[in-house]
Amino acid sequence: MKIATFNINGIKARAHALPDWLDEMRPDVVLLQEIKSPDQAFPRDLFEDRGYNVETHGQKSFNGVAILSRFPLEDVSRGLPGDDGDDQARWIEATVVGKAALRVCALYLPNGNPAPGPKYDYKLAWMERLRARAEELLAAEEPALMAGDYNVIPQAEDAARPDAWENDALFLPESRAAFRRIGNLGFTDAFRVRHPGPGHYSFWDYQAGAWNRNDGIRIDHVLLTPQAADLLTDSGIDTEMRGREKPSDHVPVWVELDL
DNA sequence: ATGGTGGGGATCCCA
Repeated sequence: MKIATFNINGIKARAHALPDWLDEMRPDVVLLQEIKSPDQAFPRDLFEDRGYNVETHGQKSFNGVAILSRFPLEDVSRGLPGDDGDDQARWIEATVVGKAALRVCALYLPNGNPAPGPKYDYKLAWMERLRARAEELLAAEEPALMAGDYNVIPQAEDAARPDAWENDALFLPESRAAFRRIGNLGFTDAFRVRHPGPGHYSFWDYQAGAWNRNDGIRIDHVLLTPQAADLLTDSGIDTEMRGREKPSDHVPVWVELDL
């Protein structure tokens, strides 16, 4: 089973690039971020016509996450627990019913800039809520994954120019520590475990020719529970997507699980 | 030090 995460930066702007990629790569499950659309405006037909079940947790203009799946989806849950006052659409999870059940969580972690400030406080508070949900997933001792735009550069080798990110919310020590705190609970970074070393990125800014200079960062991650990590057979990044017509500033990151 | 680009939707916010 191939599962991909993709921050598309607006469903309307990606109404061609995303279906084209689906037709080529044929992922079984796709976790989308930044759909930037209310649920009722999301073009479900584009995906249902291709055999995908569609579950969205949208929002007008900003944020918004969704799950596409060739397998049935059960027990869909919207919103990251822990703050009833949080109205930003950044989390959706569901159980994919294939040969065996797989719990998948799609997340769009807050950017947090400028730091320090209220946006950075929100990011760190959101990561603490994420840690709490992650502990519950581990306690279930079942195949599960949390994938999406984490807006965290885990290590210096995950940036072409780490110095440029020194004071950025994506690379501040507190952000990286919060990310490690979650990973150290027992998750596997599905890309990193199979592709060590520098030079692997998932985001290139639209500005200043970042793509042409390969000035990227790796901020889109797939974290696997131990039971999911046991099933991992491959992982990758569809880097070439960034060079296509009207690209997102992110590219898909995918895993293959023996499911 | 600044501004560089892009999406969404409204003449500015977010990344």
